[in-house]
Amino acid sequence: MVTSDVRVRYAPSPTGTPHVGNIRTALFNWLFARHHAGKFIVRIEDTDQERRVEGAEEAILDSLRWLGLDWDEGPDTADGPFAPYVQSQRRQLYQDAAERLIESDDAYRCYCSSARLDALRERQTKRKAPTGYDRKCRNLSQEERAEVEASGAAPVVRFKTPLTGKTTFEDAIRGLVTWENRLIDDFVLLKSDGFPTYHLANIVDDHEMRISHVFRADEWLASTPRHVLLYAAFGWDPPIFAHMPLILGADRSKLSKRHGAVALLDYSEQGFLPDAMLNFLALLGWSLDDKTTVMSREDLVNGFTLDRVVASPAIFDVEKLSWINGVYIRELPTDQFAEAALPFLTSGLPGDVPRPLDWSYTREVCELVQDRARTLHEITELADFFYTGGVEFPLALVWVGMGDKQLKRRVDEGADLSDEPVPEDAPVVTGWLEAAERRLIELDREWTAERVEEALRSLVPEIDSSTRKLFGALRVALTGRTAAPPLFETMEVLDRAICLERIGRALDRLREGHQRQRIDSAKATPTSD
RNA sequence: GGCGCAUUCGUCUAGUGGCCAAGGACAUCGCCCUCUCAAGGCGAAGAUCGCGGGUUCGAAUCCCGCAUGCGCCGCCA
Repeated sequence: MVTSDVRVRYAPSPTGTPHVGNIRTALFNWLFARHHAGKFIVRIEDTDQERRVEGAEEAILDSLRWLGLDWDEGPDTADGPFAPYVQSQRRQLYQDAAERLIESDDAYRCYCSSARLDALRERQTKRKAPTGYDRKCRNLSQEERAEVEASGAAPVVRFKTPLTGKTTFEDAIRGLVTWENRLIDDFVLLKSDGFPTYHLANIVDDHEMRISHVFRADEWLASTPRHVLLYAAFGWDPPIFAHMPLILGADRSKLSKRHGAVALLDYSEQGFLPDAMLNFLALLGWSLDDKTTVMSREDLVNGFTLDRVVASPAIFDVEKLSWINGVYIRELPTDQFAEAALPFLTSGLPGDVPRPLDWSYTREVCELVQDRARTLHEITELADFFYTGGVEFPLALVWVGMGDKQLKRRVDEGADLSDEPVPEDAPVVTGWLEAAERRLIELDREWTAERVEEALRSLVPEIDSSTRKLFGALRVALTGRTAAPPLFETMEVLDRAICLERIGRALDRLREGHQRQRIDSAKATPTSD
């Protein structure tokens, strides 16, 4: 691959932990850079001292690292060609730039108080007039200027936006976008605390850092004309702009905290795989062709082109993410899957399960649940019965396991079966399980799935049961649930002693339950009246 | 209120004037496989391409208007 002049950047503000929309923008930048063998730069835009959040910068970098988006220059590359990559450390640059603009008469100092500005905005809103600065300080005379300066008010620097004409630029995704200059007010470049606003710092840095393409979220489209005007005032060539469609919540509004998990790292905690997330995020606003969904990192890099990025916003669909995640989970080599699962099991299993978890046992368990998990987080509930001392279940669940339609429907409807009377045919079922127990006791060496299956299968015709019923009953007795990994593999992993113990326990409860019912019905039988 | 951007199955999307009475994927439903659940296979249902005008022999695709949604209009980014 040849290196190109492509230099793109991800420029977040450290105001919190980045959400998926934000990271999707980073991803498209990264994909573009890698596709063109260019550079991907991370620049921290911390010019707002008040919104600064402790630890946010690390959260940003961690998010990028989790997804595997590596950067060529960034806050941690002190020796980068354009270091530092943190705006608060580059203040002089912006101040000099602002000064230049004042000298060339493209900017001016404004002494208006926030109170005045607030009142102004309020009046404009009330009149339903467009809001914006009224340019009071734009043409101050020498005397007026001297007067306000003497009062000690700390000024801001504002851009002297052209009063007439139009600003046009080509957005790589949306085409030609035109703005009337008279609609753009004299925006602030340098705040009274000496820090630059986004508009100034962004332009200065993008120019200084030789950024070739600016890919950012759609919400920036409306301020791009200002940026174009600034480039012109400085006499610089603007980069190519491309505004990415927004990512929306299920209710079509901009993704925010009330939509639940929105931070990228929340998904890491929920057991989503970085590669799956990468794949999914890439498909939000971009497509390779008319049919490809699952793509490797390499496919993504090779196939990513700007002309296939759409302009309309997309809803974040966790269902599809989960599906893709399942695909990636299934593709993992078992060892890798087990390794990924281990921390989730360790933290998710009940406290009385001894830690650390046995590795080789966990690996066997993971082999059985791998195909069934859509997230790593789910593994705990899929596999807990492999670890807990015993299993608990309402006795009637055995019948659900055997395929009792009525009971099954009630369970599906959320019914609690704990007080459900034991069905009439309990003695028959008890007999089956007793036969199974005897058969398994005879199987005193070589406890493998094959041998267990052979033993149990041959039993079925002998006791006049069916595979569905016998195996279903055993499944509930052994796992406490009606849906679980294949029975015989499960039994092999669980091992003989545990299986026998659980079957024995189920049998005890079955006899006891049936017994009690007979007593109850005897009691209930009216002897008089 | 002004300005801007967007508008194809529930969702993500394909589509750049005829190959589209619109293709794929997720979700949904059905069947097969089967010891259950998954996975897998097969199939169904689901979009008068926001609406209305135009241009054209022909429009989801081009133009205009409207509607709706979203974004911006801060000494926030």
